[in-house]
Order: sequence, then C-alpha cells, then structure tokens
Amino acid sequence: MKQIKEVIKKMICISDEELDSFTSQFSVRKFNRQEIVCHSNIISDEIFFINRGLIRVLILDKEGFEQTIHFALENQFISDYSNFIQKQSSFYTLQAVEETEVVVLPRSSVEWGYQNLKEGDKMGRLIAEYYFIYQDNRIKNSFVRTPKQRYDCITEVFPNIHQRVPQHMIASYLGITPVHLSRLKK
Amino acid sequence: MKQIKEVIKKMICISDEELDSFTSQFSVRKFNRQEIVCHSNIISDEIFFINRGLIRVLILDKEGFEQTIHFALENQFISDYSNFIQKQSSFYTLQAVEETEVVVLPRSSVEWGYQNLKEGDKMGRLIAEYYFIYQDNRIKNSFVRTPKQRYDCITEVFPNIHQRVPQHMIASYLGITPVHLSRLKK
DNA sequence: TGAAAGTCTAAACATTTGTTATCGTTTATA
DNA sequence: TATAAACGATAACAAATGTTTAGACTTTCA
Repeated sequence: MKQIKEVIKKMICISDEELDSFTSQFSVRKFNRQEIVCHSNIISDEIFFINRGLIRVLILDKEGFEQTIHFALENQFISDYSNFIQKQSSFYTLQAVEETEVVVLPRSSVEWGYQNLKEGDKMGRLIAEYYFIYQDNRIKNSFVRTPKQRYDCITEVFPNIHQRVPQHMIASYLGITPVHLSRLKK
Repeated sequence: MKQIKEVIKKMICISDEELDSFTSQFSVRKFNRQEIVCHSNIISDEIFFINRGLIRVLILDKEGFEQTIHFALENQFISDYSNFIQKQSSFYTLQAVEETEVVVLPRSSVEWGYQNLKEGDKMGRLIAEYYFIYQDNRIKNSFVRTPKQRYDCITEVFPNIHQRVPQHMIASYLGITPVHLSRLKK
C-alpha cells in the first residue's frame, strides 16, 4: 500500500491513522498479460489503483473489433468511472496489457472515505478534476491537432507507451486504423 | 439568485444561512447576442452560471476559423474549467449566442465555498464528476457513433439546440464541416 | 524446436470528409 | 426600406482515411 498512500498524501492533508484505516479496507489483486481486470456490462463496484503494470480500457464496436479508449499506468486510478459514479452497468472492459498488480478500492470504502476522512470529498474532487483536465485536453487535441500530431505527442501523456503496447492499440486510441497509422509514420 | 440556489440545494445539504452567505458573494452580468463573455489567453478567475440564454465555447484554429467546442444552457455552469483549476491562461473563448444573463462566481468565492461550506468540497466533487461524465460520453460517442448518428442524437444533450444556434456551429461541435453536415442530412 | 498467432508494412482500391465556388434565402443593420 | 452580411444547400473536385489483401518478421507456447 506504499504507493497509494504516497499518492493520497500528495493530494490531501491526512493523518497516518486516517490513512491506515482507509487503506486497510483495500486489497491487492494480480493479473497476467491479456487478463481481464474488469468486464463490461456489469455493475462495477470497484476502482483500481495500479501498483505495477499497464491496463487498457477498451470497447467492442458494432463490427466486434476492439477499440482502445484509454491507457492507465503505474500510480494511476482506473475504472469505468462514469458508470461507477452512476451505479450503472459498465460500458468499458479493463484489460491488463502487462503483468499487473492493482489495489482494489471497493465502493463501500470509497464512500466511507467521503464520509469519514476529513478531506475525503476534497480527494474525490481533486481526482475528478484531474481526469476532467485529461479529457478536456483530449477533446481539445481532436480539434486542433491532426492524427499525426497526436501520435507524435502521445508520450507527453503516456511515457514509454511505444515500448509497452503494440502500435495498433495506439492507432485505435488516436481514432485511426493501424494501417493508416503505419502510413502516417512514413 | 433563485436558480443557482435551487441547483446547489439539489446537490448538497446546505442551510439557508450558508446558502445566503455563499451566493451573496456572486454578481449578475448581462450580455448581448454575439458578445464575448470571457476572452481566451487571460487568467480566468471566474465561473459563470447561466440564468438565461446560451453560451458557446470556441477556439480559433491555425487557419483562424472558429471551432465550437461546447454549448452551455440555462442552469449550467460554464468556464474554461481546466485552466481555471490550473490557474493558467485560458484557451477557450466564451461567447453569448443569445441575450444572456449569468451569475458570476469569482475564484475567491469558490475557494471560500470549499473551505467554509459544510459540503463545499462535495459540491465541487459532484460538479467535476458531472462534467467528467459528459466528457466521457462525448469521447465514447466519437468511437461508437458516426457523425450522422451524433447529429441525430445531439438534442439528448442540448434540447432545442436546432432552434437556438446556426447549423454551422453544430457541425463544428460534431467535428465536421458545415458543407458536410448539410450533405449528411440528405 | 516448430507451428500458430500476432504484428507491422505496403499497395490498390473504396469511402468518407474537406475545399471551393455558386446561388437563393433569410437576417441584420444603416 | 435598401443594402450588406450571414446562412444553408448543392455540385465538382481534392485530400484524408478506411478496407482488403498479401508478405515478412517476431513472439508465444505447446
């Protein structure tokens, strides 16, 4: 729990006692390469924090092809957060790309944190704001940058991504086909 | 301040006294059609709440053409929230499309609310979560829907939008040219 | 180690989307 | 009210992107 404790401490003021009673509610789970961390079409009652490894978020489009929507790296939280918040059936599938170890935050613990930590809601606010900014940048980029430019700067958001995931997943994340990305690189 | 009070009351538990001391810090501002509510390239220290009217968020692309990124309707908050949070120079321009009346929330009041309202951070969390969900849906749609499908369902998010803004702004929001939208409608 | 699956590139062709120009209509405004 | 500006539709053409197929190479794993 060392990593997640550090991340929380960077966000809010929290005593060691508070932090311990919060994190003691979490568990650790491990996944092999390609393994599904969280299926779609279930009520997702868990948020994951990545200790080690890399998770991709994907959907199946109408033709049944996998579309990579997002990557999550070490020390980041990941879930189908929209549907977690709305307590709806999840839309995204989470898959470990590498061997991955996560901390599991059950819904009950997240809500416990909001109600019992002095700065629980502030932590929730900062996390939601952080991902809002990430999404806003992504939407911005879709308006002001070409696919080639988005490819060239993807390491700003996902360092080392080229060494860690196959190119066709990056193409999908950028909203283009693998064939087209290969062409753009020339 | 009636409308914004209602919206806040729907989000959090708040006494009338708390609510009054919070909203007494706000002011009201009016804009004519086409008038700029907030310029880009300034440090934006205000969040707006729309009492009446409609605001669009836009940027100028490299060729100098206006791109409409977002619309904001009555009873919604709007700002360049990413850059408000990060206290950076704003990227978006906010423009009144109709005659518009807004409530102005200065940064000092927002921070006062986080620190002094019992559920101030919770309010901030819920607002950030709300816009996260909006953005997530938008990104989702870009993967699973064609431009035509996005056009057909835009009223789910912006009711009456067709009666309130010219079609070329909708095209821009959808990420296509006005000429192409006109073609798709056939 | 060998077969199978996965991955990237390439080319040819198809489809989508952008660009430019024109026209008729509506809207704003002097 | 007259004039200019804005708006939407349309057509012809150009550019970007998708689709299909094939081949070479690498990785996986039984």
